[in-house]
Amino acid sequence: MDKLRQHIEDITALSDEEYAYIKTFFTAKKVRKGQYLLSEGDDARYEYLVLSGIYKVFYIDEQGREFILQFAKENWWMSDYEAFFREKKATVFIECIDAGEVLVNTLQTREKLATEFHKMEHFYRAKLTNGYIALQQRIKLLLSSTPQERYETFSKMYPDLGQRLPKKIIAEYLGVSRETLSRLYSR
Amino acid sequence: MDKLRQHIEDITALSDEEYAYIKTFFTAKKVRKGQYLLSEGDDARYEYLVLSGIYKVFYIDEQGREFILQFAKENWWMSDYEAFFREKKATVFIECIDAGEVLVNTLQTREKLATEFHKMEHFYRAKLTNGYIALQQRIKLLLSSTPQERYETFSKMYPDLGQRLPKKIIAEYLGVSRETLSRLYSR
DNA sequence: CAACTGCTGTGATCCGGATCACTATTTTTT
DNA sequence: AAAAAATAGTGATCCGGATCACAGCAGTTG
Repeated sequence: MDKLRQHIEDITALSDEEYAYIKTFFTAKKVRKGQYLLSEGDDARYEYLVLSGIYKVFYIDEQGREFILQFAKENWWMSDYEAFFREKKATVFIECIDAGEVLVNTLQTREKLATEFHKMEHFYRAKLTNGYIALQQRIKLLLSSTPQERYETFSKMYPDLGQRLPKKIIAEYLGVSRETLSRLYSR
Repeated sequence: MDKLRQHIEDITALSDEEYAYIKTFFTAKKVRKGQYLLSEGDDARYEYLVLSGIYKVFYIDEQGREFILQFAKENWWMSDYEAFFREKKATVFIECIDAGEVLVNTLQTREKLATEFHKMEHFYRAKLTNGYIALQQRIKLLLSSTPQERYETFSKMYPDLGQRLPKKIIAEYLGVSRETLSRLYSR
């Protein structure tokens, strides 16, 4: 069973020929724990589909504080999408938290696939729709909720990540200090 | 000159026949100041393309505080996209701040257009891409910046809205109290 | 034009969470 | 197995911004 095919067919059916062709544009890459797939200042030439492992997409502000934009696990896409689509330099880092494997694609082949196959255009639109909704929900959470509520929502959305990730890292995702998060547990 | 056509053709060219057909799915609607296009609890059956006027998309939390998710002016789309795409009840309000006109569309015809025309699928994907990037930027701003920086970024991004909107409303967008924003001006 | 309603500025107080500092524990490295 | 590094808990302090309260000013609206 092929994860990429399964992933695309969750949205739209493919013939064997179509899939065989599409597949040629993706290359697999093994990633070690601690490895960076992207660093600030790089050209964001690639986007990644996670096959296994855990990754974080984060940035560092002027004061050196770290903020996590996104976690990624199996079947999630990741890149610095602003830089990727607009062909600018990356402003974020992508680091592997837990070793695994990813599929790599470029903007050129992404657009080529979308142009050649209405199906793939549709697939990418569906993925973007989900992403858009997820970001909107996160904005709501950041605007109006307490650290408590943020943590609860996070735990509900990603029960597995809540277990597997150090709390320090969860705090960076929630936009809360490590200490505050720790005190949330004790209470 | 037709605004809808211009708006779509910014992304992808259309023949006269194509446009004539597409056009039939949109209906124009005049909106008065203070009028609501959507309220919490409604079915989010429509999405709107703004032809003129200014609108705000906002929600109200349990404590009755108001938070603005999005402003919209000419050529911007708006809806409760989570509810619209997933066919759930709306959790947000859309209110007209400055009278104008909008084009109305439904999920069914949106999907119909995307299915019938690869071009339109592409158009919607392009719009979602922009939207995704904008939301990502906003998340960064909410995670790591001070009220000061938020205000400056907002003013740079929407110099016109900064002028036309009451400061109270800008504060609700920035996630900052009215008083804090006011003090930012005096300093 | 008088009365009401919404907007803005400014002071005073309060509080949640950041920051700092240190210790204990676990994990990784060598 | 020892040393080093990352992680986690917890207390003490501090501070930015929220909240509360009020006053001056448009700007509608009857």
